[in-house]
Amino acid sequence: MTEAIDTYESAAKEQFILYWGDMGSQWGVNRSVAQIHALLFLSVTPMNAEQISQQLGIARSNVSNSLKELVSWKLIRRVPVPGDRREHFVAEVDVWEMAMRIAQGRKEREIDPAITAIADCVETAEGEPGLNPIVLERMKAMQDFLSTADRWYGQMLGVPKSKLNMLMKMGDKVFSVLKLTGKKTE
Amino acid sequence: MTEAIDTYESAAKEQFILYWGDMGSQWGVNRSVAQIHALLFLSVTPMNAEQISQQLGIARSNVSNSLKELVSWKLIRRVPVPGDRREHFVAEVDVWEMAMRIAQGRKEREIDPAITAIADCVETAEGEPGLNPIVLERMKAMQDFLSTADRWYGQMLGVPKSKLNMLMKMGDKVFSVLKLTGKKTE
DNA sequence: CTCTCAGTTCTTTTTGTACAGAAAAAACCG
DNA sequence: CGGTTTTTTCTGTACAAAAAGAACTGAGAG
Repeated sequence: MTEAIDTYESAAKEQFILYWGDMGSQWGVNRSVAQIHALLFLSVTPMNAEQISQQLGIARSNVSNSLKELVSWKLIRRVPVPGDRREHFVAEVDVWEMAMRIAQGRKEREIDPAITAIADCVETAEGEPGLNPIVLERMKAMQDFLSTADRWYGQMLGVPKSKLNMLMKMGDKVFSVLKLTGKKTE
Repeated sequence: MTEAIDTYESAAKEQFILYWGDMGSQWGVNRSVAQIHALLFLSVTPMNAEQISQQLGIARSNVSNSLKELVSWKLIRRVPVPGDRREHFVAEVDVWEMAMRIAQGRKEREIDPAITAIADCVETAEGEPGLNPIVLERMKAMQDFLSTADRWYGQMLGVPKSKLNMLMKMGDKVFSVLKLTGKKTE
């Protein structure tokens, strides 16, 4: 294994990358991918695979795969560097844009398939005469919830970034205007 | 291994449990936990650990641990069954309530720690005179985003279930009232 | 008081994923 | 067209998480 070259310009940067990597694995993203993303997010100039591999001490092959994944999420993109035939990458640096892209990706890869799956189950259940009606009812409640949440989610993704930002910043205001506040759930 | 006893009353139920378990592992919940949850969610009567173990064909010990986890998320709860000293469990069956509990759990276990971690990094970065100001700027943008999102999330959790339901069902309306619609992000 | 049964904890086995390194393929250069 | 550099794909291994089974604990019931 190529040991990580300890030439981070900054301890803070290193700390950030480490935390971010860890964070990632906590919530389902693999560490290499998350670390590379963090590195590029904090990098002022485009980086190539070799540099990334060196700095993070992870195998070249690994970097290659991780970059592909990040590109597919649109969290980074290739940028040509004049006079250098290697591919260089930069991260999307706007955090709101980043969040949108992640949300979009998760919707496509996780939520939408789940909705299809449930629909399938409901269909099967409806074709079963002997089935306890409560079971079908619960499945449908779940289905209804998922599709409602999904539509909402989709709509949020359609809101322009700037407005979303504003909306969330003024959170409290919005909630009270809509008279939505209330203690506890009931 | 104790083979799963194929005495599901229903194929639809089995399908649901299988999908749900799979779904779970996709998004970071382990399969046993997710399956047990699905089983209880569809179960009309309380079940004890032994029954669950039998029906799902997973080890008794496993069931015990999984149940503990589900209880800690408040997705299921113990219910005493008269004349039976074994512990029985039922799931929260209200899907909105369920979603809130999950959201609450994830906030506590995943988002809040991340915020602390970033704050840490920013602090380190601020103590570094030589650091490129852009790096610090990006870290702060991320921090700001996370705390804004966190506050918003917390507020959503405070909205009474019934109103949340309504709000999301009327999604389109709400968005147009707030004049938030717009093509693409910009 | 002891025996049994439910529940938990501990240990071992299994499975799955992450990762490095090697090999292959593709892109570029003279 | 060869040779070279960059990237991707493939393969074996190490490590970590999940699950099974055994051992243990404690609470009634007789």
